[in-house]
Amino acid sequence: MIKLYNTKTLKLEEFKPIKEDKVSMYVCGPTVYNYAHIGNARPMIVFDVLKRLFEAEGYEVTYASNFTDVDDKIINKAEEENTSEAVIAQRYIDAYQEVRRQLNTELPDITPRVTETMDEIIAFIDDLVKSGHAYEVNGDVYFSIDSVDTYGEISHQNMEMLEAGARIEENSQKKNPYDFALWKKTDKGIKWDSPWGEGRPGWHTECVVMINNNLGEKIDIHGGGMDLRFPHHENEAAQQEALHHNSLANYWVHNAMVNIDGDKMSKSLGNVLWAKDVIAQLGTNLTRWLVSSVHYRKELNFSEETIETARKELERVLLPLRQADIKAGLNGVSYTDAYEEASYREFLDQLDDDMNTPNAYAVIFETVKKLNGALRTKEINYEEVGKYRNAVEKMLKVLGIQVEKVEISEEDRVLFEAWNKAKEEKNFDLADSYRATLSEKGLL
RNA sequence: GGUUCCUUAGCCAAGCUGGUAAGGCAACAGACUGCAACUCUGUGACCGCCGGUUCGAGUCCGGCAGGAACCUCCA
Repeated sequence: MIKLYNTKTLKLEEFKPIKEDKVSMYVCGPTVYNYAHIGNARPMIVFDVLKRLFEAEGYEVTYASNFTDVDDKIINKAEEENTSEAVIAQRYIDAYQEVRRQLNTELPDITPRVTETMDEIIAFIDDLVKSGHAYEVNGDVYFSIDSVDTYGEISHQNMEMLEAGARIEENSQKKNPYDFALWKKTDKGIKWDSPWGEGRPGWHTECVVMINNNLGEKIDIHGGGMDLRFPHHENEAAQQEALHHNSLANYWVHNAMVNIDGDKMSKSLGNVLWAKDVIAQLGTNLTRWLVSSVHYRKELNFSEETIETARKELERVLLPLRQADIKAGLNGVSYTDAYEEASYREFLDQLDDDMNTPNAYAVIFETVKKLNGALRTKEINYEEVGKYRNAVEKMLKVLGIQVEKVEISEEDRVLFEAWNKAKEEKNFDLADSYRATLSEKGLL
């Protein structure tokens, strides 16, 4: 039984799929006007682990994540570079997908784009207008939040309170200052024809339409960063309530933000960490280990210290796996696919509990300890070693961390023998030189 | 000002429906080792502060302090 914290109800809930054994999941993707930073990488990893967990538990997951390829920022950038919006968008879409691959995440099954969904978006807005949930003013179309009585249920915002403390500028065009734009009249940059004249769609409609188009009227899980709860997700839900009388998703799952050295990551602080740079520096495995070392609903701090701690932890986990392979290789043993089931089950149980990765890590460390014990006995029981080794590898696989199988070459075998011989002969200078070579090759 | 969520050992970090605090890093001691590394064993918490409920609270309630995200098109 998988439990997830639902932002909508503010409670831990048992996951019940709409269709048996199937999961539909939509995670809000980026507006592609720049490269992915480490804050974007977190949801990539979090929802990849969630997907892998569902699959490990026997579910079939359909995962969709959009690309917002129409936006003022993209239009501005295209103008700056004297090129088209499509060129800008494609550049960053490619870069984004590359980061996904580098992070060893399974690419979304569906990656819809706004520009490819325009007819449906316009039709959807039109339906909202015709059903009285939206209104047009001078070529702009706004959604009337007062037309749905559920407004506020996702983000738990109280509209009256919001207005009381409002720092909002009155927009005389809007009926309610919190009404949001579905369609914006524009004469600059890329634009489309519509019943309300030329313009481009607002941000909040696209996700709803893409979900309806690709996954159906109601999905199991809608994910994204905490910052998207309001207004974005609230507004998505409101539109779906208006037209389809449901709140779009059963479970709203939000990951917390990433900090850099304890500070919020922002352009003005100049501390933005680009995902590709982090991956280049730390590698895929370490990046993922670090990100998953903190519960997804808690802030994650990137600092020299947290990185070093993660590095040592990961090494502690991976080293005995290598040693298990090396010892088996030297002794001509090969492992079967058998794995220690109880430990693996315990690991999944921890993840089933709202993706409690820290507790899952504890299970990994326990299993590693058992593996180390099995490796250090005088008469090594390779069946036992293999089971622990494979259990840890399976756990890491759910976390998207790759384990390389170490193969022992004839040359390596000779080296080991020479090292042992030198030690027996108490020729320690020679022994140490062999040891250094073995160490360099990562065989110790 | 409002909404929601945080505050646990030097550091990172779990703790669902209350019963006397997982795990990791660092540190120290010991075992193993030719020496070392790796590994194993052992050592550490008045759970932000103040009240309340309870036989019993990190865990529920109230207050205070500190912090975070969001509060219209910026994701």
